[in-house]
Amino acid sequence: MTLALLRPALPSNAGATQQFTTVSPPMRLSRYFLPVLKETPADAQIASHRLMLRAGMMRQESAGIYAWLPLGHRVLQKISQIVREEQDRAGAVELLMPTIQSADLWRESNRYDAYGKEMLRITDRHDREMLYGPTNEEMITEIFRAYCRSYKDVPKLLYHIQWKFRDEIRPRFGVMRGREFLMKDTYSFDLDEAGARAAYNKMFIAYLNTFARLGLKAVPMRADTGPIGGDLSHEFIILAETGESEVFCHSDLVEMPAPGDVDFDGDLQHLVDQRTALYAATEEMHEAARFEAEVPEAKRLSARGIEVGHIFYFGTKYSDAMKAEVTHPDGSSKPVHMGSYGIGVSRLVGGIIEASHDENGIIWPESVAPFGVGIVNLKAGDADTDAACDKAYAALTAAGREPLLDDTNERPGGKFATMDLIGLPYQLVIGPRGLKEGKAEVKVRKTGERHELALDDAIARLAEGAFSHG
RNA sequence: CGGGGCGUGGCGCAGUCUGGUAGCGCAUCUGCUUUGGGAGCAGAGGGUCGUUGGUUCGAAUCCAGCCGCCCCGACCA
Repeated sequence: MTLALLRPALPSNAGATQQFTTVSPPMRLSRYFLPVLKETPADAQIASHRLMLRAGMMRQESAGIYAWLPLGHRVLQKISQIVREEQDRAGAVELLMPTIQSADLWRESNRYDAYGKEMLRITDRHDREMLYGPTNEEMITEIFRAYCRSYKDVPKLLYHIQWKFRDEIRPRFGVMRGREFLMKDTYSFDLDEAGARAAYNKMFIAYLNTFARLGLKAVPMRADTGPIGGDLSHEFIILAETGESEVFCHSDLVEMPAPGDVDFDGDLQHLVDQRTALYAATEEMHEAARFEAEVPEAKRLSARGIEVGHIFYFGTKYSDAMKAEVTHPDGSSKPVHMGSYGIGVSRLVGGIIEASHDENGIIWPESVAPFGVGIVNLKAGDADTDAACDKAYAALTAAGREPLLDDTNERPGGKFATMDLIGLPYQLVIGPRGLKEGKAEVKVRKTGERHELALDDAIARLAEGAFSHG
């Protein structure tokens, strides 16, 4: 059976290049659900929160809990997909664990009582103690130990993208610090610390590539390893004025390019070393004396940052407590060495906006933009203008540019303002005035530059991404 | 959880001090005129003033409890 048979028939304008999964169909605004707000909501304090509300991306349903409206949902899907692709590329294998877990599982690791009020505890109809998972180390360890017994069963690198809940004392900043949040979590299982280090390095590199694809400059910073010790814990921080904590680093790290296409089965140590040789630390780990000694004054960067990823080797903490052991070649049985590697997917939506917006609205990096091109019909109902817009819509859809066509009756000013607000990378503006000479305008959201071109030329150049510049 | 603040049409707010039966802007609907950067005029609809109780002839307004939300702090991806 081919999967294609299971797929509903696509509308004819969906194009012949349709791939297996369509995460993001094109859209006509008249059919969409985009409740934009002209006025700024009073509760929102930071730019990303304000803009997400104004752009109709999400709606608060409770403190720190949000409904993802269509536009926000598309961005969330795009980010998830990029994260997924980079995990797959690094050799991690996707699965999906439930949100609700049993308290007994957490008693095994002694974390049920240790976790405190951040854990949302639930009782089911049989009075069984359950919880909404704040993380999944226990569960993945339980899964691993159920099936894996031999040194031949490792290494394993498993991940899932799932919602979590932490009952934060004070949720704030919209999705940046919600109680419910979407996380990608990878867990590694290895025979020994050397194996775990190899897994760690894979994730280290995969994270650099992931954040680069998301249009972010993320800097790995040495993080506290707690009782485990060692050097195997890094936070990945993006720089933004509204960052939650202060960070200090060598400024060369910010512009260092991502490793890109590497052999994940090869030795990645040198690539990691390149990135960890220069000074980089969050407030908690900062040593002013070392910073001044190691970094020339002109290169000292102190800024505010947002943590978007965290990788961590924790040895046998859970495998010990939960008896996740494998038999080694010498016949002995030992707990596996584990690590966990998180990316805050929903937080990234806010993080990207913090890093990329202006006074008019969001400026999406192309890779995560909810739509690739916004087509603005300046006079809906005018036969020629409608026809030109339909043509552009069909062509850009076929080219995989995922256009959003504003075919509403709103006035031009309002349409421009909405397009700027929702931050699509390119706007194709089509109206009767330009059309008289066969022309349309392309506006690049990021730079504000406008190009007046022949309509066909504009469509062709947008279709091939000719206006892109990083 | 400690400190502070706010709950009044969908959104943003005034009215509360000094009690007398609810108002403004935006949005929505209708009509006309407009139409290349958030239009104009005319008209219309929409609110048990978070909730419960108390004081009073009378409560959005005064008092008490509760609920929700926001900000600062401690906490955190």
